[in-house]
Amino acid sequence: MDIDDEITQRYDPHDVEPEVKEYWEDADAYEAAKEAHSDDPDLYFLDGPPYTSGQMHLGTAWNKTLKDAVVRYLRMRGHNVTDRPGYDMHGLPIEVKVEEELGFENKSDIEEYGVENFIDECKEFAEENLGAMNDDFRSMGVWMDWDDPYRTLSPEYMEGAWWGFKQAFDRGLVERGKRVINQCPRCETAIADAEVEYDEIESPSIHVRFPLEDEDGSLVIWTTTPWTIPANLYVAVDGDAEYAKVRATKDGVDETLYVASDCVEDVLRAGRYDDYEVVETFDGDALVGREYEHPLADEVPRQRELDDEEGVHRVYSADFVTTDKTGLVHAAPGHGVDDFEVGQEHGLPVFSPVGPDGAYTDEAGEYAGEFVRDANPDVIEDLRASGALLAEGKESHRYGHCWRCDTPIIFAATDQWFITVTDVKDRLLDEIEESEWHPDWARDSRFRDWVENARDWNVSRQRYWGIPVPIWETESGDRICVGTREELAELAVEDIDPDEIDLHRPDVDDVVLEHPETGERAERVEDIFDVWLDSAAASWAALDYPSEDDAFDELWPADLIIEAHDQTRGWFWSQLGMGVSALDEIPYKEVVMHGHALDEDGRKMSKSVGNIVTPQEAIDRHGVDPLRCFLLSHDQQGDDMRFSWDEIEAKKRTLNVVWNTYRFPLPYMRLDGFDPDSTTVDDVETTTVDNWVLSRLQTTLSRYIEYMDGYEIDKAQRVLLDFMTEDVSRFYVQVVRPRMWEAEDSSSKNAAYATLYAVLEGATRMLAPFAPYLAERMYDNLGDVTTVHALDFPEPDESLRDETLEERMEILRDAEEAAANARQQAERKLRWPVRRVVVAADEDTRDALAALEELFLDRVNAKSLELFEEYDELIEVAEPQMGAIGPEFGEDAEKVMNAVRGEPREKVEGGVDIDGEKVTLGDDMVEYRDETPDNVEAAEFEDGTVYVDVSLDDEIRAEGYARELVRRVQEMRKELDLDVEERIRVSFDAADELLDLAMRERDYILEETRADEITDEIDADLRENWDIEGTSVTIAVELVHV
RNA sequence: GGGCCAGUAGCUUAGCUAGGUUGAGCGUUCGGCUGAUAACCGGGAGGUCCUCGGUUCAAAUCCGAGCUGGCCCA
Repeated sequence: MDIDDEITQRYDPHDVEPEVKEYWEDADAYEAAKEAHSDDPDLYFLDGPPYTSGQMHLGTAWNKTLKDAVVRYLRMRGHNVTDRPGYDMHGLPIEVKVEEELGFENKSDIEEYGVENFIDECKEFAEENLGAMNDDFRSMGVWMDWDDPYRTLSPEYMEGAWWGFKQAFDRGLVERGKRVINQCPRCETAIADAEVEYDEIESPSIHVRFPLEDEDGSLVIWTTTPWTIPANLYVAVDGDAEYAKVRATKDGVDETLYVASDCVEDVLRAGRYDDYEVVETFDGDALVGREYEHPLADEVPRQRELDDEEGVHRVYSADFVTTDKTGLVHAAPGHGVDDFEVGQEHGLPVFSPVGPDGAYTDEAGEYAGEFVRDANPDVIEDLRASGALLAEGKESHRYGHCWRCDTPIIFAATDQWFITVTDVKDRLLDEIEESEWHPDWARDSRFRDWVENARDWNVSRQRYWGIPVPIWETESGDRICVGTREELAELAVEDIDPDEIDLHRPDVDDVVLEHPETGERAERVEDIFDVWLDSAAASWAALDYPSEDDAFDELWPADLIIEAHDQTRGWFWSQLGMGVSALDEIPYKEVVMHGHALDEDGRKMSKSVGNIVTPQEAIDRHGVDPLRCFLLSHDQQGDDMRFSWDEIEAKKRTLNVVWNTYRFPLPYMRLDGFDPDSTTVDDVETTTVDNWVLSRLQTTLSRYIEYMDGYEIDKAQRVLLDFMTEDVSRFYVQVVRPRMWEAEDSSSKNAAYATLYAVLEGATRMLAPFAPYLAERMYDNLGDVTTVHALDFPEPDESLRDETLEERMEILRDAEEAAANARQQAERKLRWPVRRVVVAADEDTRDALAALEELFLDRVNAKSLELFEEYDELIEVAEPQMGAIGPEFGEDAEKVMNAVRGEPREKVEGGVDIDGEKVTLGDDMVEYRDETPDNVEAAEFEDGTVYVDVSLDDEIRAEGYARELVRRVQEMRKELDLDVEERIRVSFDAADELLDLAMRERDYILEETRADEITDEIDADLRENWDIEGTSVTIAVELVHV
């Protein structure tokens, strides 16, 4: 290798990063890194596909950065890591964007425009976004296989989804049936639970009387969705709660009402009754089985027919009932999930007189054709007219909206395709045990909770842009599920080229199959898949299975996935559901779950709040590596991250320290032609401090690996950066600096070179996963492999570790800090030597300092070190206690005080002299405290106390003045812009003894300033006046031309 | 309404699993160094460890209740 690069003054990511980027491209560095580990054991990392409807935001930037850091690390630890990125490219959100662009309002606009054209637009939109997102991720320095991402719209991928679905179908887990689903009336399709967003809205809030059949009185129900009353089929109560029969009076008229006991007062107040009386109370179970008359039977004739059916318009007990409004819940199995399930238990029909567009059907009688939410006032009016309305108001509450078009959703029972994951719930719960999660509570508390409550998965959508449901039905109701393109071609009536056919609508809609057994013609069902099913198949579809099977056979299931905590309901779940349904196995082994990026106030970033920070802004201001390191500096396991400009800035500063540490020795190494290959730490005589920093390097590496292996990226980063700043920059480099300008053949200098080289090389590897650009730039000057990312992490070298030395150095640094503190109190700067430093401490501490005495003296600039258990030169000084002295001495008290204050103990105890009289003081009149002698200052550290004796003598003055002069000459050299090598002559002129003393150190001055002589005969290139400790000194410097 | 996670200095956070004087970085202020110098280093000030209650000789840490924020669900 050559250390020959010019290093810019400061660390500027905007210089480093483009340069490295270009180098990576020229040198095919990414390919080289992969190649270097291609023979290592396989590790299947699976990238969760981001959705191609927008651009990279801070959350996805964090996600990809974390993945990248982990992948780079795993490679360097010896794994052949799969890194194919993915994109989720189908689905309603893209349809909605395209509809917006084209100015469409509903599905008929699409049909008019032509499904094929619409699909083309969607495809183009998705492709465009993919390109932009690819660029975004690249710009974050993420190394994945950007040239060949898996795309959910590719034929291979779509086939993978079909194949998975067919496995589930063959295992009897696919069902068509009525279920209550979230329906977006604008998009006219079912939407997933995951696609419902909850916002606050205001709805009517009504109390309604449901008159009992064959007896006096009414059940009182409460609802915020009056439009569901036309579909009401039963009323639910809490069987265990207490209910009351109430006689209520209003305007002189009595009536009987049934409500939960907890609710009596509220309900009666809402109904503005004048008076009431609780006639009797009973368990909810006592109400079960009572029948009532539907209050809108006149408006909805169908309700009369339904009334004849067994069990309809009756009271049931259900555990979803709470007693906070009336304790009686109006239930419409066609419009509520709970209502549906309890209805099914009791064999009730499903009545859902609402179309996909949210308009009532003919079955809704008088309401037919009206949009349900618009019908609310009519329903209320009709209830009022018939006397059923007991109270009316408004209520603000959270209500589900379509996540893309923001329309309030409705619940409706429609025919859908389901994967009946509830049939395999035990397997799902067993299989999650087979996966390891970081943090572990993500699995055991959060994910398990979700899986336990999971319902059958509605996978069908009544839309266009998606993977078509691969089911064909014959007229007699037989179903064919197609798993591959090959199979499709075999079963198709017409000739189809399996390599050519586009599996999207509308092409596939036209394919007619022939039933292999009956020979009957079969037509495809119109639905497409829920987009969550697409990504659910990723673990095999990203390997192009089933069209290719080598990779699948070797790699499946995925070893590792890394996503944010919102994926509990998303990809973590959908993959599990699909994997178990299709292959009876969880498709991933290890999960890292990270958090969300919040704004500086800890709120979520959103367009409407306007608090979004884009990764690009951050990169523009501070560079990629500082942003990456910032993103990776928070807890990566489950915790959210608050964005902070200051922190990125701080991170850049820390990286700058690393940069300076790296660039500091380079000019010297270059000058001396240092060759790290021939001069390693094994070839040189290392000193104690060299051994120490090499030991620290190994300790750091070992802790780094431990943290990285547990995906505690933040802690690994901290260990590394602490080492680089605290140990290397703040200590080792400071200690080792003088060795850099020793004579050319100095073995101590070579040892420092070899040591620093080893430290920098090791640290650069550790830095590579976090700050890939900076690490590459540094490595460029340190090593000769194409890229630092192709290297390995060696196991820590235990033979280089010396724990005792590390502990002792820790003590030395503490003591040094205390000494600096004491100096500061004594106002004696470090440039001036001190005669003596005394440390009082326990034996271990003394041993440590004794072992490192030379280094310690050098660090604190002291002539000698003395070590004691206790420092016996402290003086006990008297403090008069006026509370006792005052009463005793009266008007002489002040004299006594002055005579005592600040005197040493033995003098006071011998009696003090007051106006020529010897006075003895009682014990209560004086207290003593320890004080250091003159010229000694003390400072404590964790293991003891440091005493610094700053007494001056001529020798110390001579050295101090000499160093003061040297420093000024250095400053002048710099002003003259002299090279380190250039020789000078120098003259000093001062009135005082200063020069006489300083000249005792003449040789030192000559050496340090690179001066040939000190002389008065000088042709000065620069002459300046200085003030040194109050003395005026004139210094002149002349450059010696060779 | 339920589940999970978080709340420590002005800001970002460590410590919490295994209870024993809250530790750092940024900012601020005072100082040092001056051959890494538009760099670097040290000292000081700054904390009701979200609140209340409990367990304990002892609680930031364990337990309970509540408040605030985030995610997930109803």
